[in-house]
Amino acid sequence: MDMQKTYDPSQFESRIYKDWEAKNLFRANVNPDKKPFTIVMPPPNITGQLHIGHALDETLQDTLTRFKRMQGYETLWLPGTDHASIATEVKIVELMRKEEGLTKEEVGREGFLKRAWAWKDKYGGRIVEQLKRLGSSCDWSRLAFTMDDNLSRAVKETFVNLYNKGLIYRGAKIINWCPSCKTAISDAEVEYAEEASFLWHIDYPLKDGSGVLTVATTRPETMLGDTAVAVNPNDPRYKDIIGKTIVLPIVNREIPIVADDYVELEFGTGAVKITPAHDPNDFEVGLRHNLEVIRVMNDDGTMNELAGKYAGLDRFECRKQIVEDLKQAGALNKIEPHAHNVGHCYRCDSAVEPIVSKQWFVKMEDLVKPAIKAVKDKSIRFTPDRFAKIYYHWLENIKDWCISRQLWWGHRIPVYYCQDCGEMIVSINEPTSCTKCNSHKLKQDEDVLDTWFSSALWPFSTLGFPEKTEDLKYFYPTDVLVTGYDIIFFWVARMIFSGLEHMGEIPFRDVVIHGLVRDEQGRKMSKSLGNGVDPLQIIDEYGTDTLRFTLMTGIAAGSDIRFSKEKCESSRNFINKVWNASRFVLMNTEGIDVLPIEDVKLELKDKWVLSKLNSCIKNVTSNVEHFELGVALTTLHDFVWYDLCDWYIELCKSALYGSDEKKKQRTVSVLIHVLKQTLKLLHPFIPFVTEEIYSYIPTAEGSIMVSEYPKYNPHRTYRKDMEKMSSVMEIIKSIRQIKAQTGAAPSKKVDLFVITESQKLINDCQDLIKKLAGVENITLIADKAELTEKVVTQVIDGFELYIPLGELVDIEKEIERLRQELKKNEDEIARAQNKLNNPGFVQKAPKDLIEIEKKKLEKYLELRNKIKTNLENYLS
RNA sequence: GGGAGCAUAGCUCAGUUGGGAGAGCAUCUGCCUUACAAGCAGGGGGUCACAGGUUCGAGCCCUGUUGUUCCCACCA
Repeated sequence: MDMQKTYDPSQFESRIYKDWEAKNLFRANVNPDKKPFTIVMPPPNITGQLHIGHALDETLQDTLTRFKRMQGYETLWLPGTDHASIATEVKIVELMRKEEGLTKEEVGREGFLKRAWAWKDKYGGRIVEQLKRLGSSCDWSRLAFTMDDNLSRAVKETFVNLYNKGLIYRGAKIINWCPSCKTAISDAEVEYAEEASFLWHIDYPLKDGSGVLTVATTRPETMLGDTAVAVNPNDPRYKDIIGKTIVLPIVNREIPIVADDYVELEFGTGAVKITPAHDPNDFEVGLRHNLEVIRVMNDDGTMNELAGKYAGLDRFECRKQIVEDLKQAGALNKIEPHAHNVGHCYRCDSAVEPIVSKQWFVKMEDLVKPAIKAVKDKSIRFTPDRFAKIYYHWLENIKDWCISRQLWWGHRIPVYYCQDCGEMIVSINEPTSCTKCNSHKLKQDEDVLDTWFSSALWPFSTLGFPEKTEDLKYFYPTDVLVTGYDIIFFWVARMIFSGLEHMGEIPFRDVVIHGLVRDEQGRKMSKSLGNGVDPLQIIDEYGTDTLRFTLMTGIAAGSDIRFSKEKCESSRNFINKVWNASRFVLMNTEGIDVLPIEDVKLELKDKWVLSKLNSCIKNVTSNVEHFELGVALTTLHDFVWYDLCDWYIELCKSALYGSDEKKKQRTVSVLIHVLKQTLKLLHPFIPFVTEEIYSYIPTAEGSIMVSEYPKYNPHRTYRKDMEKMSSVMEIIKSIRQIKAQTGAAPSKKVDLFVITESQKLINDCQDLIKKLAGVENITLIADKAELTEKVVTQVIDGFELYIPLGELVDIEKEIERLRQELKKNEDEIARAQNKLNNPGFVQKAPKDLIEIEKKKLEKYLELRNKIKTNLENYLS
């Protein structure tokens, strides 16, 4: 079967993927003879489908995985999905409301979980299919889900361990409450956004009738829960009223005036209403002054019975009412416009309420220290390393982690309460009776754990933890973690301290951070803007390889990238180029016995391309190893397009179309070698098209994905030959340039006269020059006087070129051209002389650089003389 | 309030230890040259944000300024 004439990825991508799977090529096993290389996939949420950001993430991982696999590592890329507790629950609730008209309370916990698992089966499966379409070479036999039995076991085990060590505790503290999701969320799950609002100045009358104290607030509705007013102890304005009592307007509750350093003198009125139940700072103040905590809000964001006549009102409605009532009562002193930061739930975007609530927490202080150290001492490296700073900053300022969620979808907290004696039992396995009173009336804690609690264990829970499995011994610690910078806090940091705590070892050596994929205009992709790009649609249109190439080419590590159809098109064009170049080589291989490259007598052009390939291998390998995939891919692009296609393949044509069979065989053999090596270098990036082409190469066996990765050969540099070849290329370019400048058609065959000392080079390469520059005859001459016709002149290093162009030669133009050449040359001479006349340069610059500069000067001086002579010839 | 990134051709962006400014797209000229018009050849286009400094030498290192994006931070 021959290669199709045009590149059409839809013809082979899915077939090839199935083939890889059928041959079990993604499988990784414990293999003591090989070094392992492991990546665990950041598990996509089962909330829906993959977006373009996933495509980038997976593509980077797949490229690294394929690269290492070809290098001979026992390579495990471990896939999985995340139950995404809150995000999924929100979606299921929504679906139930829409399709069944039911709420979660109406179907009950059991009914809800049944629906959730059905959801998981459907969407989890869909995501796996999508991952496959991206070409992901992960070991599907190990596909994990955060709520699998063994992973749940890991969650319970770690929870109990932490509890027993005193690192998990339960307590009533101020937490972030999402009134819409009706659950607590962690600090990391709150997103702050500045909103235009007001600062309401409210007069609180003193009980003794001696006046009013004006407080300023952004949330007047919380005054219902005020239990004090605080002023700064050093504020001269309020010195005398500290300790006095105030009567809370509307509520008519008597509350004290306390002094606290927390209050800033400059802001607002310098007097702050204190609502310990609804503000984290006020909560602290409350603790210091032993204040009452009055919670006036329900879980759903409405006011509760302690809010008196406002009970039942939504919090924002209540705010309006209160403001109105205060105005009526004459207690509203002033309204000032004020921008302030409001926290929003990262899942549903509703305004978060700080609320006092009894929750489970992980004590962070001791966990954080080794996690910081691991990065500080470079046991774990961030790429780019600036992200380490973000990591430090977060961990150094971290507060205890609220891990309980008032949700149903997730790992239920392994804590049981005795209904009889109230004893709390923390246990991996469900206890049958109370450890204290033997009662059988036990009830498990209603809450589930933060989804990130289980994700934090991912690098080892997926490998069998808590069992000490062979897998865990062999593949842990993993090698690379690839993820976006938006998830460093949620996940990366927590995996690091969890790995160190539970495994006693770092979870991975390298953290490779990539940016966000943005739209054409640089905007974040979002549902509300409708500017999201569906990777599958791009694959349908252009193929997976094009998508992958587009996402990886020309990007700098860690920076955001813009995605556009235009970029896809230019990627597709490149792959098309690879396709056509391959097709050309293979067409010419038919009926020819390909020799091993070691047996080929190499010509100048062959040495040139092998040397170029060699440095390409070096460059690409080193860049991939340093996670600079964008640079690696650009290097490959340039090698393929410019060196291989524009030059080498063209240079081969005279041999391929000639009659010398031996020469043809040698040329084809080199072409096949270069093609094979190039495809291997490209394979980790664009796996499908390379596999497809590879299958047509007569000397290629098996799958390219398990072929040996090209190695740099330090002996294949051919310095002298490279110089010669570049002279030949210089000659060809000069002739083309002359044709273009004089308006001669590129197809017009011209005669070429050359004055040079490198006569052998011209003789050896005359076919190449003729073919590539469109030259009819090449004549070596000793003196320009031998020429009788009008000629166009070009002097380059070591060669004087003369082309008779008959009537096309315009003497005036030619003189002008030579003058410009001369000027360019003189500029160069001046530049070089300047440098060399600079004592500082001669004294301090490296010697080889000075040598190079001297040689350049010599060359330019010689060129100048020749150009001058030519010019004078015309002028005389 | 703290921190970070970015500022290079018309547009989008590379530029890895400091040593003659690059690519893609766009644009101009000429070409269907038997792999590829998704192409070939040739060309134009840049005070590398601004101001200082270090250096023989700065797009790259240092300081400051401006603009811009992002992250963190509970000023009620």
